[in-house]
Amino acid sequence: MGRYQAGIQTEARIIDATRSLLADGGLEAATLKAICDRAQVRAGSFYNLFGSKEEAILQVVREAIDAVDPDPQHIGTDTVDDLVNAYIRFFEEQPQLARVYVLTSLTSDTSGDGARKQFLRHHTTRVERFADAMVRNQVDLSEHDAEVQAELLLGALDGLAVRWALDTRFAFGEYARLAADRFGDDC
Amino acid sequence: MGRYQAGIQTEARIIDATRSLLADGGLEAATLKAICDRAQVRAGSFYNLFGSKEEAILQVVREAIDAVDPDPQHIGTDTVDDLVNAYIRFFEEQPQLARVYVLTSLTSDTSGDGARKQFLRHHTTRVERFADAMVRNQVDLSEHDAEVQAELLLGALDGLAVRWALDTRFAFGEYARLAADRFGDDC
DNA sequence: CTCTAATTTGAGTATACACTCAAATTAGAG
DNA sequence: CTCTAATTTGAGTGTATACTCAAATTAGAG
Repeated sequence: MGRYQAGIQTEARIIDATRSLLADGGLEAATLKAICDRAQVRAGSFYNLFGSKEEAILQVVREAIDAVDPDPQHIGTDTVDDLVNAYIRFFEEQPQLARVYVLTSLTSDTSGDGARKQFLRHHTTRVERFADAMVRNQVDLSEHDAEVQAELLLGALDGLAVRWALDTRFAFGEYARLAADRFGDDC
Repeated sequence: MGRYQAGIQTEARIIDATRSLLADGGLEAATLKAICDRAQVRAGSFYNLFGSKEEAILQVVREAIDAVDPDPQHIGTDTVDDLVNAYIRFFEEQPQLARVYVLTSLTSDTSGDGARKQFLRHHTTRVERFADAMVRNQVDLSEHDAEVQAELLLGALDGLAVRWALDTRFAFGEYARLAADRFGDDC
């Protein structure tokens, strides 16, 4: 037998509740109790659908990132500009979620299968996509140089994002584009 | 009447205990109980000397950063290279403390007087020192351009640091120097 | 309608945490 | 030596947390 509609809807309600709580008050606001209250669900139901609170949160963050992906099918048509803009859009449209993203990647326990590995995998994937876009745009660029370049650009974007998380008046978008200009050309 | 030697020594023991706990196991390991146990002190003594646990942690982080300052007197003789190297040294010599530094700056509560403000002030100071060093090194650089440049370079360094915190096998030092080369010249 | 498996309930567990305070002790200035 | 103020004690408070589970309920395939 498959799943029931009821269960599927409950799962959606829990994810919605988690997302809105994270958007409103960040990680601190997304306690299990708060999630269950907002989703109109008892704790037992939550754990019937998710293995842990972290699981639900990671799913929300993943979905939010996917939602701004300029090339969800991974066809290989995205430019460096597309990718940078997607990054900027994520931070400008989902500021609290962006902060949660940075935070969970650093907070997650040191154990092997934690969230850290997922974030690292995601980062690696993104570096490759940036590097591919760079090679596409500039034929005489070796694969290795492109990866170094991509790592630098993403590093700068991440750092500016942290800077912005520290003080949201920081003009993240402008600086991000400046950084992209710096690393887009090879001087 | 002034302070007693006993109190001064106790304070030092608490700071030492906090530092070594942070260095060993990061923020998670530095519980009040762990700090008190390692410092051979009861909770009441701790709160006789510190207003909160956070206060002790922030002091440890501040001291660690000061310890690698290339120009502690702020005479204005440090070069961009000096500053970058100090940054790199902090991360390579005190990896766990560096992670705590990033983490506390993002975790700290949203209230006005939290640790966030302290970190922001520290960041601003650092941007100014980077900018000053850049102007010293390159006379035809406007103060404003230097600050933008400094913000970009520090952003890149911070981002690479986060990247390293995600996976400590990342060659932080090399990338940091590459970033410095990129932002040191104005292409 | 029946019957199984999916779902929900909600009281309960376990426990970890930062922090308090009144009372006892001790340092050390005069 | 005295006496005050600095220091220490340690049991205790209050609160929040994620998570469990046996039992009740319900969906929906056949």
